[in-house]
Amino acid sequence: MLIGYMYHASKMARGKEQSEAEFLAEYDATVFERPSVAVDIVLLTTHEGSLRAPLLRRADHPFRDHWSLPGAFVGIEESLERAAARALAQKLGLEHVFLEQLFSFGDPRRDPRTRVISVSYYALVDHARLEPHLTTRADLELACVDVPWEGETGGAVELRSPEGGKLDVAFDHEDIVGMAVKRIRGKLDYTPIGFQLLPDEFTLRQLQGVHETVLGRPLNKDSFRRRMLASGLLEATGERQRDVGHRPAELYRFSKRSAV
Amino acid sequence: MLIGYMYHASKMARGKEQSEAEFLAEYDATVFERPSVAVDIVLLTTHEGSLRAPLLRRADHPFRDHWSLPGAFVGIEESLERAAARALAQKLGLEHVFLEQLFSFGDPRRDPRTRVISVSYYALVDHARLEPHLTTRADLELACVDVPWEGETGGAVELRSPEGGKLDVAFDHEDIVGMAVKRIRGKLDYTPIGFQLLPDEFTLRQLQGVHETVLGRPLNKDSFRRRMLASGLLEATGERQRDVGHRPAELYRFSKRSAV
DNA sequence: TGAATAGTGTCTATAAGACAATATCCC
DNA sequence: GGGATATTGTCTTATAGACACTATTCA
Repeated sequence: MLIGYMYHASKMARGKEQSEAEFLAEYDATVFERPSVAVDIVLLTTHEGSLRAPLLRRADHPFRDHWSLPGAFVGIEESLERAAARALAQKLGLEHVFLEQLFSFGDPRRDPRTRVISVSYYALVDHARLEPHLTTRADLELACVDVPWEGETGGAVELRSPEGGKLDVAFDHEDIVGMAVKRIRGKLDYTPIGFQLLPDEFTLRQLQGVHETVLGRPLNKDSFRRRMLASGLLEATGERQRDVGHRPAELYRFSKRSAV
Repeated sequence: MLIGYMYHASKMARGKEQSEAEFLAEYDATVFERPSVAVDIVLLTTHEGSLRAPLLRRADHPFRDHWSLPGAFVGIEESLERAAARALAQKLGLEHVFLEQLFSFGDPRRDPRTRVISVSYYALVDHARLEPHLTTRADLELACVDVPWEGETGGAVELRSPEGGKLDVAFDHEDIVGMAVKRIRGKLDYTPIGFQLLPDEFTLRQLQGVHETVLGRPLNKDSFRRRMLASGLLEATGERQRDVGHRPAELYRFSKRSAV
């Protein structure tokens, strides 16, 4: 059914002189057909030189046995951000990770069941924090993100199992992951999000590796170093690496003072 | 009513062996309470050195006589982008303007009537195209955007009538406009959106003026010139200004070829 | 001719890329 | 000592800001 150029119920009160309180008491919110609203989360991490994101195997129709992003329907009294955090906690057991809204996908046919608008989020986490939650679950795969474009061109990406096989992905979730990659590539240079993909203490080389993995291209070591140290976002811990088979690098941490 | 950690209806089919077609035929989309979804549009333009956005005076509760962004509820068979374009056409009479999704605002209490999630868009248009639609409407005001922060810090802005008085703004629409300003400030330098705020043919000085208005700070003439000409996005028309009381500047147009 | 802004040329400061030299750890 | 990577220093090149100068129109 197409409800094309509809007017909202509030128009019905026109003419009558009501107070706002009276208006709200009489307001009937059920007049128009409403879409469902869900959140879907692209949880990105880096591992062995590639970007990864956990996907869940769908047990039910539609897209049964296809892989989908962790998500949840938004509760009627729940904020979007809370719904996203809840989905991460329920589906992956993760809390307190960097989480930011990405884009809302609203094509009327994107879900064959009914109209579902997906407010997508992206999250960033150090692989070491994610790993304990990945074991012993056949319905969870840490997919490798295969980006077929350069820079911030954008578009859908391919998702592969760590063994290399292409995964069948449900809904428009390949577009959503593509949008997430495009977004963090754009933000990497001028916001401190690279740190979110590393443990609290890290070396400059590790940070460069993360940037290279996200951007999908090698970076110049010298200028990366200079830029990072000049940014004022890094704080030397005074510690160094141990047992590394070569000269140990200094450890840094993200200086939150500078984020103010 | 709080439907907290709900599960979606698809779970109910678990166990039974159905085909996807059977599943969809039986699917009941009305089980859970759903939010309303609306679009709100920040239509930005520049005029006399300030950023402006049209606001409509609300005739009905809630927020009667407050000023709000043009918007519409999303039809059940209508894409988000189409709903946004429709709102622009219906409320302001404008078609074929640059339009891009901004952010989704979903605080459960942002609308006192019922749960309304707003998928916001920003649009850009040359003031000359907007002006004909502004006349003879007391319920429409081209508000001046007063940005109390620098760069891309972000946050709510103040909206003033062209005469300078602060406007009472409905809902969270000051946050939405603030987000729009933050977004275009960020995109101005590396995407060709400045052109959207000018007529088809314009001088470099006019383009610089637009950039200065958007960014809220003066720019260096020489390097702005160099950057723009080096970007390859501009195409000289061969024409020049007329009747300007000083040396007429060359007219340029946005070269769409380079956008490929 | 003068006012006003357009457009050009040059110098300097800053940041990025390239490359070389030295430092420090483990084996 | 040898292997490996970290760290520092220097040179070159590209870009942005500053400033001076010339050009072109209308009044």
